[in-house]
Amino acid sequence: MLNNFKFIRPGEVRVRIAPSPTGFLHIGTARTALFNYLFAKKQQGIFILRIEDTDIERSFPKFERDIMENLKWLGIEWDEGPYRQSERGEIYTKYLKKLLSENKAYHCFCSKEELEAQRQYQMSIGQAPRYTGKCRELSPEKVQEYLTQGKSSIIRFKVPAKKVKFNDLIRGEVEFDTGLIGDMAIVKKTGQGFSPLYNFSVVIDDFEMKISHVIRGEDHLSNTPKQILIQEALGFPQPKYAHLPLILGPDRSKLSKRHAAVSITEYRKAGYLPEALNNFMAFLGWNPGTEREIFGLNSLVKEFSLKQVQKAGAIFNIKKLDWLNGFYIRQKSIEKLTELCLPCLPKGVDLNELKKIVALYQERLKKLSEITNLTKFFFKERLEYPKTLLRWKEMSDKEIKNSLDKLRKILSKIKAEDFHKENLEKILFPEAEKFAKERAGDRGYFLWPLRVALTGEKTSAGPFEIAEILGKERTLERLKQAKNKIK
RNA sequence: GGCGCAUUCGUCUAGUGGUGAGGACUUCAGAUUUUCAAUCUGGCAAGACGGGUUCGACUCCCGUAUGCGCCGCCA
Repeated sequence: MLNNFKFIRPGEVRVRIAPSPTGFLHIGTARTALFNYLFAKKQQGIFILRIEDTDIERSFPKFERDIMENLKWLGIEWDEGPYRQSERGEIYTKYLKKLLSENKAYHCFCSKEELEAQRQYQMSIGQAPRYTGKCRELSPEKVQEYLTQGKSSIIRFKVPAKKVKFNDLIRGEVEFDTGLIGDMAIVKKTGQGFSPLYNFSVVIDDFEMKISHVIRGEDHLSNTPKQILIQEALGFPQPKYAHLPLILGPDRSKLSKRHAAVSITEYRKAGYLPEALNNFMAFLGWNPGTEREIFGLNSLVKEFSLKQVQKAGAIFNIKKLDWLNGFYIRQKSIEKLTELCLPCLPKGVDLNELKKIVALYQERLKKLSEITNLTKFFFKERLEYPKTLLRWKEMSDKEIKNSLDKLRKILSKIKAEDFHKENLEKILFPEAEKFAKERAGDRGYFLWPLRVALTGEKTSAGPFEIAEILGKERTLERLKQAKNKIK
């Protein structure tokens, strides 16, 4: 384990993100990580990464890798860990023995089928489905007998019936009646031996890691009383709790794959920037209380407060993410942006040319991946487009040809080294004005065919910049190809 | 079904016992422009419902509704 367990100051803020590696880093997990990170950094605290991989069936190293890679990519770096629950078996065993010896937990020999039938029945008569406590009063002899027989069992925690109250930093006082909760399973048997279950391992790890604040999704709110009960049974202090509102899909249910992409990897691949994602995630359920909307990680740290966290769930609005992403793309230097776009651009093209191309499309990009389609015409020998695309408004073929001829005539006179935007504009605009004069000032009769001839696209950047990048030779070639379409 | 949590423009949200209920995204219109984008200007758009308390409630209280979450040998 690459632990760097540091000296812990009294009253030190210590928080954690505890993902289970059963899938790629989820946007919800990432946001929870972000909030924990911001909270920790704001108070010079420690942010811990703990991998909750007790469910060996569903946990995979590739997911663990993905989670760590993408947290780093987002810049949400942890100070301690990763701890892995799968490597902490003895610790759980120690506390399990304690619970067992103090008669606060017991072996349960009920079969899954039996339990399921019970649950169904309870539901059908309108009761809360919960364990009846059947094995709770089994005599020690009977337990021993079953155990030696090798009868399959799990361990349940004796849930005391009481009112559990706690103060949630976001929601205020929350109260649960644990009489409504059945004795919960805390350890199950696997092929290899015992395996701790979530509510049990969380409590122990949070204690062992001296977690001061548990900041997690609202979906854990009803797990909290269970965990508090185990804490009390073990004599642990209670951390402070803060339950974050959920990220919702457009139908207001918890965001899931059926709504949108949910893994950070997917957003990364699509060309979203970490800055945009962080800024966006932070504003899902939080705001600075001012009208400022643009925040980098550092300024988020400065402004962050749990007091400004919303109570209600927030719908994931990808339009706003896109807008933010476009904003951050526009903030990039050309060098940086070109570098970022490189995977989406053809190989073997001169870097300076690529920079010019990227610069042309910087303000049109919402996602990096869009650069591919937007600029593919630059790299083609021959453009495929219908000849009708060359037509501006009601132009006849003859008029189109006329414009194209004029263009070729003028451009072929310009020296290759003078083939740059300013010069082209200077020379071509007066001509465009001539065309415009008879047509209500519309320069499109001259410039539209030019642009289409060069790009083959209905929309694009301006023709002068494009011509500059293409150079004289390719520009004239494209004009020729366009003209050939007409006849 | 039980328990819990929530409810301001379509969306993210601000704010206050007396406001023209503010901002951002989206959208619409205009400016700019050969197209698209960007940019600028302007517009549309909101306190679930019902009761109270109060001179006055979006704001405080109660109830209802609706939504969501959780009730697992998943986390």
